[in-house]
Amino acid sequence: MKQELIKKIPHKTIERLSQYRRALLLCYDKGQTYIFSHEIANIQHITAVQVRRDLMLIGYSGNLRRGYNIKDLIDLISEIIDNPDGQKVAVFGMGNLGRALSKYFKDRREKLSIVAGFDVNPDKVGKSYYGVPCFHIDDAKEIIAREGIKIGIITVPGAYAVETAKLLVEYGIKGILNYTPTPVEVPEGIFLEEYDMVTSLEKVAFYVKEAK
Amino acid sequence: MKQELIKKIPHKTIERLSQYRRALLLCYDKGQTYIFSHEIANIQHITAVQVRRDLMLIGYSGNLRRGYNIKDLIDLISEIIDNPDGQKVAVFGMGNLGRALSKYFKDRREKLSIVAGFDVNPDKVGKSYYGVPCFHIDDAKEIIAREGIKIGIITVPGAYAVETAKLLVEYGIKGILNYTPTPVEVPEGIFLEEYDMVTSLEKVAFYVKEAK
DNA sequence: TTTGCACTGTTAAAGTAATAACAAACTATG
DNA sequence: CATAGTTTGTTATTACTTTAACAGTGCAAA
Ligand SMILES: NC(=O)c1ccc[n+]([C@@H]2O[C@H](COP(=O)([O-])OP(=O)(O)OC[C@H]3O[C@@H](n4cnc5c(N)ncnc54)[C@H](O)[C@@H]3O)[C@@H](O)[C@H]2O)c1
Ligand SMILES: NC(=O)c1ccc[n+]([C@@H]2O[C@H](COP(=O)([O-])OP(=O)(O)OC[C@H]3O[C@@H](n4cnc5c(N)ncnc54)[C@H](O)[C@@H]3O)[C@@H](O)[C@H]2O)c1
Repeated sequence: MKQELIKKIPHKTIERLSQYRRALLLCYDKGQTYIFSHEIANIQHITAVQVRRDLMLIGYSGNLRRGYNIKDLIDLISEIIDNPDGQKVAVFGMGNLGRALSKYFKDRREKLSIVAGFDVNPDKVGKSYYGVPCFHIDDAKEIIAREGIKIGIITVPGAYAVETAKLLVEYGIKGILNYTPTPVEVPEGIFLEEYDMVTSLEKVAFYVKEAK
Repeated sequence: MKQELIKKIPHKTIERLSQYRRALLLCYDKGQTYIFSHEIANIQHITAVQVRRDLMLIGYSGNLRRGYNIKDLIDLISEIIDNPDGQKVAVFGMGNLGRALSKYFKDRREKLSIVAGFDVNPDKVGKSYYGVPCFHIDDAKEIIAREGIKIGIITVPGAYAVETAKLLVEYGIKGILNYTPTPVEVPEGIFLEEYDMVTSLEKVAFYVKEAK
């Protein structure tokens, strides 16, 4: 896969590739070897055209009669979205959400693992949650550098989101996933993804109200 | 606000309105009475043009010299996105994520409250988590009808997401927020919002890898 | 009074993403 | 061997979203 090509892949396609891979892994585990675009589309509830277009963008060619080779496709998607040396993630704020995420992501992806949590609460620091050790935020700089952590998930209370994000960037984090309802700002070159659960729920509520 | 106009508001604008309101409530609590589009934009890290465009779409007019009246704007947004009689929400699957959400949303919005949780685990049924009572899924039909619950958040294991969604629709739920990595399908007229945390994290990982 | 500034509100353009359309290839079948 | 039926791969079109451009307005200060 050429570097040039990858740069041109739309964000939405990257998201779908992650989802295709997960669906494909399930099929692979069931012993299926080939799959048609419309089968992938059915699982993901999108159109077959979109699947084919996404696969075109990553330069994968299927077999006209049998469709796509599941193993090959999984490998190609993995080659695109995974880092061969793995990537380490840390959770900032080991509250309810932080701990839920720690447990959930534990051993879920070979190339993407949560290796540390950080908090300010002395009751939490020093403990381990589902195999993820919790450190004091004051030790973050050293641990991030030592472990080579490049990705941070922010689950501190909203009021501390901005300062936390600033710290992370300072300490060398290159990608942030912010689950706080408070938007944060990052300098050029740092990737930021924000998701606000309250907004999602309010959106659902709005459209439910409208449908009446 | 005319019904016709509301129908034309883009989904993305609805999401931002929810976020504007939250930011405005903070300003209001601090005693601020007026705000400029560029101030809202700064808080949300978007452009002032987008803010003005969104407000144009909901038909709100500001004051040329002082900007927008915070109280009035909060009220208008609330009129648009809130249901005057309130809306009841239920969580399906009182695991780590379900409980985190239950706690978090408890008493956070006047017009939007989680009133019940459902699970199959006998250890959880009958208990109450942060004020949200947990019932057996077998009683869902009756409780949904009795309480008039119209919105469901799905946090069961992925393998049960599809059947859960089907049940909810059958029982009269009109809007679903699915946090499971498994896509579900709903009939026409039911609003569905899906969010996949694994995909978000993998997306961040991808762009971090690319930035190297 | 008039000129300049800092806003708002709206229309126009650009950018991004999804959908449709269709040619090409392969296979099974008569 | 021709033909119908599928499926892929690509280009064209349409829809959606953001960004840009700019006219209009009120105020302050010269
Ligand atoms: N729990 C949910 O379901 C949910 C839903 C939507 C949004 N959120 C958001 O996620 C964030 C966390 O939610 P939660 O329910 O887990 O809250 P929580 O209060 O349970 O956890 C917050 C944790 O952050 C720690 N903390 C506080 N300041 C810190 C700092 N400066 N550095 C490091 N750690 C710090 C606290 O000690 C605590 O452990 C909040 O911003 C919340 O708005 C949570
Ligand atoms: N925890 C996270 O941070 C996280 C992150 C991303 C995605 N998710 C997704 O959210 C969902 C829940 O995650 P979790 O960590 O809370 O899991 P969990 O195992 O802690 O909770 C699942 C709960 O659902 C209940 N359940 C099982 N089958 C059910 C059924 N048919 N009806 C009702 N309840 C049922 C279980 O008893 C359990 O209490 C999963 O699909 C997971 O993929 C969770």
